Amino acid sequence: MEQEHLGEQLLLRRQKLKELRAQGVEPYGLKYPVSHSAREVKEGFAILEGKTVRLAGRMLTRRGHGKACFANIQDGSGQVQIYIRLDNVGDEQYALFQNLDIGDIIGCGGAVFKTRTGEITVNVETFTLLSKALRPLPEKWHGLKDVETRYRRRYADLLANPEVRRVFILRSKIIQAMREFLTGKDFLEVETPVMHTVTGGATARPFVTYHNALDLDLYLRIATELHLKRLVVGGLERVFELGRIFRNEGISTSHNPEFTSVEIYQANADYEDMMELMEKMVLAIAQQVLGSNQVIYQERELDFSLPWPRKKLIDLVNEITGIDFREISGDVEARKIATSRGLEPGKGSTWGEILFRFFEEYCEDKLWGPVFVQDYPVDVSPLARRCDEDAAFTYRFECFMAGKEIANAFTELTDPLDQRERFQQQVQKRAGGDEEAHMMDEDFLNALEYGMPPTGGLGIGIDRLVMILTGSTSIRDVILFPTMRPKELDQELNLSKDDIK
RNA sequence: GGGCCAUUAGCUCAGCUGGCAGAGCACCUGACUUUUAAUCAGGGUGUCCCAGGUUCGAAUCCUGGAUGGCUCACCA
Repeated sequence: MEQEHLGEQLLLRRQKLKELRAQGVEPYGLKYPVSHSAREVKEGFAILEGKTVRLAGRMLTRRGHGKACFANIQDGSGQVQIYIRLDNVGDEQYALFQNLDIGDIIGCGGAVFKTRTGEITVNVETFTLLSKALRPLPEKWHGLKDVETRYRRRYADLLANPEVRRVFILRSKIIQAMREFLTGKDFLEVETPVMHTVTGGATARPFVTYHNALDLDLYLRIATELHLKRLVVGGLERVFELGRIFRNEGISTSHNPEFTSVEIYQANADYEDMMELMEKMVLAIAQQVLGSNQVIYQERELDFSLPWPRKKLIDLVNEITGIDFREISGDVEARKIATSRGLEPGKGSTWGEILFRFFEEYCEDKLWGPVFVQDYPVDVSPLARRCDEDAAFTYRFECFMAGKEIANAFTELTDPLDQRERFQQQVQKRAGGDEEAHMMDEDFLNALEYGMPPTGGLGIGIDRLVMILTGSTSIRDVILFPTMRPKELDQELNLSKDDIK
């Protein structure tokens, strides 16, 4: 019997629902003519005292006293107490109220007053059931703790845990502040395709999908870079795109298969301009959203005050590992050094790749930041312009906070011939089995051949930035519905017709 | 993918060396007209994640599996 899967409480609530309908009470009403939010009632008490207000929300607690009853109602703005008494509403309504369950959504109206313990309260004269809750709410004191349930049923998480709500409100404000900052500097927000015929702009494995009418494999984008640069070629000199990126890779506390990035391109700029843009933007966001230049992350302070330190990658590796790559010449010697440090370099590993590897292995997690690490080897930067002073390096930087890479940026490579060569190297790697290497993008090269102005580009991982600014240690805590393996439990939530009867 | 850990009532959690499945909140019955984690009296509502095995007897021990968390690998 399907009904056996429902606990006693779930059955009882279904029973109550049936009884309400039998009494002519509709348990799923239409909108209630709300006059004030819970917060407005509390903040406006001086003016509202004695006046009638109407509010709607979910009943979270109830304290019955026989012929009178207190309850707390929560709406989007917060909670407020209501008070209902038999001699105000009559037998029938009072019985109806007592039959409500915690979790039910009601609308109610009455005069605002203060109880003798000083709590601002609405003295209910009328109320309506707006939505009957068939499931009990998570526990009022401890909230919903089970991490798996929190991610799978974010609605219950949001209902029960105010701090979760706070994080997602902050996330929205951070993105809004970023958008305002950029549009305020004449950047144009654009939308480029999510489905690509050729992937590029990052080293990552893509998701593949299929279009029936075109009989075509399509890739979900792994970056927005190559399309945005096409737009710069087209004369849109300042563009940005905030949007979802998909990478078919592992899941961890800092990786979700779909995540949000912002990429920003500015003609007639270089990577130093991008550093300035980044530090100013993040500082502005912190000030606007947190009201502070600092944030405490993992019990340690991160200070966004300007300017942020800048370090050359090669110097950083020297500082931390004691190995000066300037004194290592050639791939063979580099591989020897790597082997001696237990890094097991691949057969064809180059000097630049190994330098980068040393950085990743020994330096990244020590960068508390915020800090800009600049001038990456050309071998690992196929879309960045070479440095004039040394063609083995590029004008590229990454920004680190709390040991995590938050942003990646460069003076863009605008030379179509150099770009073609770099693609060709990537294609070779791909042929050698590297599924993350770039594909040849002829149309992008075609665009570059029309001539692209000197351009600075910057990409920021929004989720990670939000983690830092909200003090979250897992990316799942800043993504409303993180990717989860489906569970048969989902079927448990699908009630058969038998249950509803 | 590897390692470690977790999974018991709607929720938060106990449950020892194997011996009748427990508490708080929620829920049900009753009392109570200014309480606020309301209070008081009574009631346990369960596929102990799943499947095997050991045993007279398994929530507990063993094997396999599922899901999740952390971590390593990979990445951003």
